[in-house]
Amino acid sequence: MREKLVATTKDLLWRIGYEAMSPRKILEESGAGQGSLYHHFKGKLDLAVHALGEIDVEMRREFDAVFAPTVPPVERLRNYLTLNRNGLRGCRMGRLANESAINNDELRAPIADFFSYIETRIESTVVEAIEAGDLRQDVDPRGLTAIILSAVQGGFVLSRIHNDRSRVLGSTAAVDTLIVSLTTK
Amino acid sequence: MREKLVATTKDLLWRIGYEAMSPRKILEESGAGQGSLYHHFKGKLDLAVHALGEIDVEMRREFDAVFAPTVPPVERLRNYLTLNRNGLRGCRMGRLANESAINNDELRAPIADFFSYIETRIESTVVEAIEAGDLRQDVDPRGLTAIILSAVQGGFVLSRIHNDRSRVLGSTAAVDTLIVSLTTK
DNA sequence: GTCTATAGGGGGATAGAC
DNA sequence: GTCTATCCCCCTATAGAC
Repeated sequence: MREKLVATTKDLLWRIGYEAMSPRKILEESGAGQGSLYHHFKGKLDLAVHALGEIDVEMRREFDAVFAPTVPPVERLRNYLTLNRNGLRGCRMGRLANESAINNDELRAPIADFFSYIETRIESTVVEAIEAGDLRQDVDPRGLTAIILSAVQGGFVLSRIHNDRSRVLGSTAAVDTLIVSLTTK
Repeated sequence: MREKLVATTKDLLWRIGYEAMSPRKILEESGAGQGSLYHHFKGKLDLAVHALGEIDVEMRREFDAVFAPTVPPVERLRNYLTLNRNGLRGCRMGRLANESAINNDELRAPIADFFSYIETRIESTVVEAIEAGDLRQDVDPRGLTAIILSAVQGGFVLSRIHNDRSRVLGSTAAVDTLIVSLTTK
């Protein structure tokens, strides 16, 4: 039952976020009774933190798959930008940015950690691409990384606002085109 | 009292968002009694829609001030990107993107309208800059516009996640630098 | 137009039997 | 470990006096 509770919480965090996710909903969807939740976890926050931990592991795994060292650095960046994203679901982590719960460091810290992780890897990939001579020497790694990260997160926001699942592609594809224009080929 | 209710709602929508904003909070902060709210408005949603209407007017005014035709087009874009933003407060409109309430078109439509408005104006400004010979001919207006919009929205998300008020500048300044690199001078 | 009183329901958590 | 029963408080809204 513990696993089912966490699995349901992971799903709900993505679908509706933290605030809108009541223990009642978790119990209904998971089929668990009141006791199970409070036997395995201290409460809603504790359960959410555990769920977020698993989300973190899964997202790093997916990220690492795209940023495998066997792929040429520029291709890693381009593949990441052109991933097939459902703009309406949003980023499993980033979607929580505007919840009141983000003020709780127990919830915010793992999210911030994940973003620091991918930021570091993206930036070093840009550096690698420059050093390999694939990207122009005058590219600012930190700046390009910021543009990539915000294209994804901002794209998700625009998708939700316009209720247009593919809107996020407008942002990420534009950055992809930008990167192509920065190659030396 | 009606005005005070709307003013308080505008403030709360920005500070904590729609879901977390209870009628109780609105009444406490505005000093109004129960009756006032439901006399002037149908309920929480109706009040929020009216508040959003005023927010819309204010934000268009602020936007239009930056995009005044007297300013050279490239400067308009650069001034917009380098506005002093408080990353922790977020965008008054964009912050609502991940609320369940965005599924309600009465709330989503005015937000989508605002973003369509600034998108159109930014894109035509880019076109203007290209035609004036200030930006390179090979710049894609739609793509650059998407990058600008998502830099702001994505930057806000990253700011909240890292609990770093100035983080948004990392994204917007990077796009500003990009624009400078696309100028012809 | 504004007030106080109140209602029905859900949020988050606990108690205690099994 | 899981279940049902129950608690307190806040959510949103309505009723009706002034």
